[in-house]
Amino acid sequence: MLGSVVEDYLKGIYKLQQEHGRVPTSAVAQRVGVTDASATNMIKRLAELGLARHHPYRGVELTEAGEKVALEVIRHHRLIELYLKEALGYPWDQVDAEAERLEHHISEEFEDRIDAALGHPTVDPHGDPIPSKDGTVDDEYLPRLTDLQPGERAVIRRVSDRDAERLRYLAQLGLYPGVAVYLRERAPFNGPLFVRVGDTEHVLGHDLAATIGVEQRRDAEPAPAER
Amino acid sequence: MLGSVVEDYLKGIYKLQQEHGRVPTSAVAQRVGVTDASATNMIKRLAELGLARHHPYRGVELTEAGEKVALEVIRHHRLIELYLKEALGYPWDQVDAEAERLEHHISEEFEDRIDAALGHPTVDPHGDPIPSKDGTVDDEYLPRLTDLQPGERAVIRRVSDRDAERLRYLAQLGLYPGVAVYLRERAPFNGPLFVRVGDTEHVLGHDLAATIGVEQRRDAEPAPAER
DNA sequence: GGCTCTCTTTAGACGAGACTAAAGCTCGCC
DNA sequence: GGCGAGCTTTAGTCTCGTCTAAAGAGAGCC
Ligand SMILES: [Mn+2]
Ligand SMILES: [Mn+2]
Ligand SMILES: [Mn+2]
Ligand SMILES: [Mn+2]
Repeated sequence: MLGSVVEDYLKGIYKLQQEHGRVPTSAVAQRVGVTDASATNMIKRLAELGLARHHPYRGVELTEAGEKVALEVIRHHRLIELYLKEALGYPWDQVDAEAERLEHHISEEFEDRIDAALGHPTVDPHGDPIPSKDGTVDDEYLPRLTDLQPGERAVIRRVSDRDAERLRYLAQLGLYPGVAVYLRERAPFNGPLFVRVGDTEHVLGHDLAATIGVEQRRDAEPAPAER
Repeated sequence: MLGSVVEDYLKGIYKLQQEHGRVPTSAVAQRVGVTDASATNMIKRLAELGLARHHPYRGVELTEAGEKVALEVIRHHRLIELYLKEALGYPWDQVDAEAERLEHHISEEFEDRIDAALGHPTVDPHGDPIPSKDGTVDDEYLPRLTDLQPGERAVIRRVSDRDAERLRYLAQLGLYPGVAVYLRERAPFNGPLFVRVGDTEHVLGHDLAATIGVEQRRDAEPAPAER
């Protein structure tokens, strides 16, 4: 068994390298919430364990083995998040903190049972894909709300779960995965977006809108809300 | 926050002192699964934290503060055990191992939600009482199956959860809390007991029967006359 | 080609917990 | 009342993961 600290490093490195390939030490440190020296230290340990390759002075990348562990942890995390919401009624801005700890301490048995209880789900409450048990994820890039043109319709597919405050705000506005939206207008120079949800219109700042992944709806009639 | 190791020591000491008052170092060590030296070490640390009183060469006892923590952990443990069984369908011989880890990593929020989902239960799957949130337990001594006389009836109230193997055996025999039993006969000199459950009769070794807590039923129909 | 700023790594230390080996108490037994 | 057996405690190490301070690499700029 690998210790929850190691698991969190692997998860952090995995997510960072999804976006930018090889990951600088300082990025790992920042992600995990630790000094650069501590990150260097752990990176060397991961390399010794065969979980990462360390390229001194130019970052880390996970090995196959490291990625596999990272995906297992992410699977745990997202299954737990969904379970907390669906089975225990957690609000979606609280599931991440709880899952962050539990992900390291559940058994395969527990994983399998909540997976079954949820009907073998494929996405978590924020729309993040749940890796399969054999370690594959379908994590393709989604267009953002900011990629839409005025007059276009879309369905929200994914929101960032990095900030509970923001999740609470989005929930208040009714902006969850599965919800159909219509972009009425957008101000120029990365200004705010005017977005309709049902029959109310919200004004969203550009940065916030850029964190919302959507699936475009080209058909004219209003897309049926999926939830 | 106290670290799961400290919590397990406190829980262990609490259970030992329930039975025998002040607890010898070696008993703590054995319970926690650690050498005597390690136990001494931790006991001193607990004393410094104000959680225990160390009487060198003559054992430990918990302070009020230590007992409070122990009871919180035990509450977590037993709620989790029951939740695993009731909500996720775990067999009762597997709940202890899972709860042993999770008990240290759930939030108060989680505790409250599973408590509510279970309808504020008072006993766990093995019949052990669940401490209340304010730190009180109703843990009175129950007579054992071995305290019954031939011809007496009783209801099983509690079994020991220390051994998964034994739990599996008891489950196979249908001997759970809540089940009514009838002691037909017992062999002398701590010999086996002949116990009826429903309309089948089982032969139980004395040691096994001594781990089963029962509530006597005096109101039942008079024992078959034996003259 | 060299300087300098920034990022990264090394060095040294610390706390939590564990272990082994050795020394120190207790207590029962003679 | 003294001895030895068996607990218990001390002493010294180890691993994991963290930190601060100092030293080392790299890359852009002159
Ligand atoms: Mn985590
Ligand atoms: Mn998520
Ligand atoms: Mn435990
Ligand atoms: Mn139990």
